[in-house]
Amino acid sequence: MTHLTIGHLAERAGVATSAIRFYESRGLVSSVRTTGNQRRYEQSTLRRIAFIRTAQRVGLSLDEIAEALDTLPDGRALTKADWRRLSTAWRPRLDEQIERIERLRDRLDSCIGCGCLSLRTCALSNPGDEAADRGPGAAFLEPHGRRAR
Amino acid sequence: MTHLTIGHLAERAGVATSAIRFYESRGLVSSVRTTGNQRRYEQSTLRRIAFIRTAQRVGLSLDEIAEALDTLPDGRALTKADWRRLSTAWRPRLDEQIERIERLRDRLDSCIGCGCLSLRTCALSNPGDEAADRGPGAAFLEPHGRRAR
DNA sequence: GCGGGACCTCAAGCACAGTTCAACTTCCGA
DNA sequence: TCGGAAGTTGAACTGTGCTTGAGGTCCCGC
Repeated sequence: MTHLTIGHLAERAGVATSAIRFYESRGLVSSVRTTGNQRRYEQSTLRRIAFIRTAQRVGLSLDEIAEALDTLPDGRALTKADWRRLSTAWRPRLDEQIERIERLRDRLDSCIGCGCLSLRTCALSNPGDEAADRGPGAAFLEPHGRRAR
Repeated sequence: MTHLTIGHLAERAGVATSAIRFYESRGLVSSVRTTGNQRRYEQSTLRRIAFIRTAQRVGLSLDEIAEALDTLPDGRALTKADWRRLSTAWRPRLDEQIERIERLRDRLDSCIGCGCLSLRTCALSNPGDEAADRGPGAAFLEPHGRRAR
């Protein structure tokens, strides 16, 4: 069985079938159809989905992931080299995320110490080093309603 | 001038007026009205907003923030002690966030080393220690369209 | 060959945190 | 007093990542 039904793929990849159809609508995965119009997936799709989920955990949006997948040599079959190349690119992103939260935590600590909250001077109230009026601050949200399966 | 217009408050707090009205609709801040039905805010609202924004950066949803604000002694005027108490409660949350991303990064490193992507064994593809089929993995997204002002 | 579980499509809905719009009113300085 | 900036409301829209539902079709084991 080189071809998987959407249900089997979903089960093995640990995502909902609706999510897979959604990914397909976004061009992140592809399938062939049976004569009865049902989707059939190659084994490699399992890798693609693993890639997608991991990339999401790194903080990439589906659009960015699609873009990354599009840069693949000739558009198919994720190889080890691809994985290595792309995951290397993620590394700084994670480092940055960690750094941001650490910065916030440290400020929180100093504010706990001073009990300040004086808006003009408190480092916490004033993101400062992140160009306050240009970018968003570090905001890390758990994904809403998402759940495996 | 003990009372601020919504525009001044917005400017000093570094948020959009629409956000303030939104917070008010959610019960996060309150105002009194002029005879002409315009909102007027107390200085302390500035602190409340600073609190809200910081809490968001820690990863709390507006609902959780509202809940925290509701636990205040008698419902008004954020004090230093309140701040200390609440920010102390955030600390573990930040530590946890950092730990999660670090774990992901480390896995990424080991996967870069092995170039694996063999779905059954790769630690990256298999969140494992986070009870894979129950909770969401660590996913940290930048807030969409948010922008100071 | 038949029954029910798995699959199909398309549209709508959800959650979050706001922003934008239209149509209108109020406020304040010159 | 007048005019434009700033304020008001409610409804609709944004973006992300899916899920849910309705109404119908397919596939496979017994």
